Amino acid sequence: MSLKEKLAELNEKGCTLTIQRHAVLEYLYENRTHPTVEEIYYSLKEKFSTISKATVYNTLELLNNYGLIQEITIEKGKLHFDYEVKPHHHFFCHRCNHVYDVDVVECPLAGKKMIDGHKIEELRPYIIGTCSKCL
Amino acid sequence: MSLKEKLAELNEKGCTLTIQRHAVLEYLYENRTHPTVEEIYYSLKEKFSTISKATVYNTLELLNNYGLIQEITIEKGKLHFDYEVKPHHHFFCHRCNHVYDVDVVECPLAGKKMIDGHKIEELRPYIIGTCSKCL
DNA sequence: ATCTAACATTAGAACAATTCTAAGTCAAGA
DNA sequence: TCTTGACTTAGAATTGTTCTAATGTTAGAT
Repeated sequence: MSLKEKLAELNEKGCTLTIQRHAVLEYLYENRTHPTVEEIYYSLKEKFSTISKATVYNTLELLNNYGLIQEITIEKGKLHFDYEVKPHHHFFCHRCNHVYDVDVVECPLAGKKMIDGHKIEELRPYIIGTCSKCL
Repeated sequence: MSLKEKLAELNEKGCTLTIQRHAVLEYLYENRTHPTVEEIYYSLKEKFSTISKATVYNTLELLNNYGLIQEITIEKGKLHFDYEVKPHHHFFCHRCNHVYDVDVVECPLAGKKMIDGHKIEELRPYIIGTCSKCL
């Protein structure tokens, strides 16, 4: 889904399109490295010197609630974010702390709405190990 | 794997079996609710009033490194732990913040050692949604 | 049985990530 | 232009985790 489409969707849903929200979404669009909040914040600060951490957190939560971005809880105590929301596996290297996308793995849960009576809203298939660079 | 077997394995591998380590592992054995560090710490404090948070953290890390327990990073900013190490899915309810075990789902990654050139060491298949109680 | 060196535990300080707060800014409609 | 509500800001507060230095414990050597 293109940046324009996501921005349009935000707008249609009655959400104010501030310069900060635009900047956060655009940053994720251009940086598919699963950045942390810190990385996003310090990068945006170079362009918008007065942007606040609270705004970055608020915006990421807002975009996540609208389903336009994805929150990654693979690294303990630290959030990463992904522009791509289509379900896909993430690989975390515990040596270099990098998050990788993994080539499509067919998941038996794909498309399922319920499991054990619980309502499925999101799949987060994580893999932990040592990445090719670190091996 | 029984508590006795895990304790024996720890011992065989040359790890000192202190009363605190015994207590942490036993607590996880008896509480299969995927407790957080806080829950473990405050429960153990009732029996061992001087146990320290650092010891709980150290012990959980040690047990996790020996592969005797499993760390769960499903809830943002908070660790949960599981006595059961056989790979299985975890469901997190974002309403009540409870972690559930999910009935066995066959995973195409099961048994795989490598993916995209990365070495797989652990699978963490997480599902987010609303649990049956909260629905 | 005692000594000793290595390891483990403790309490609390330090640190890191996130959330909260209160004041200020901005934009759209009356 | 004024008002209202929503958004942003800076920094304080909170929460979860790790570090530190002192103390306690253990296992092996004597």
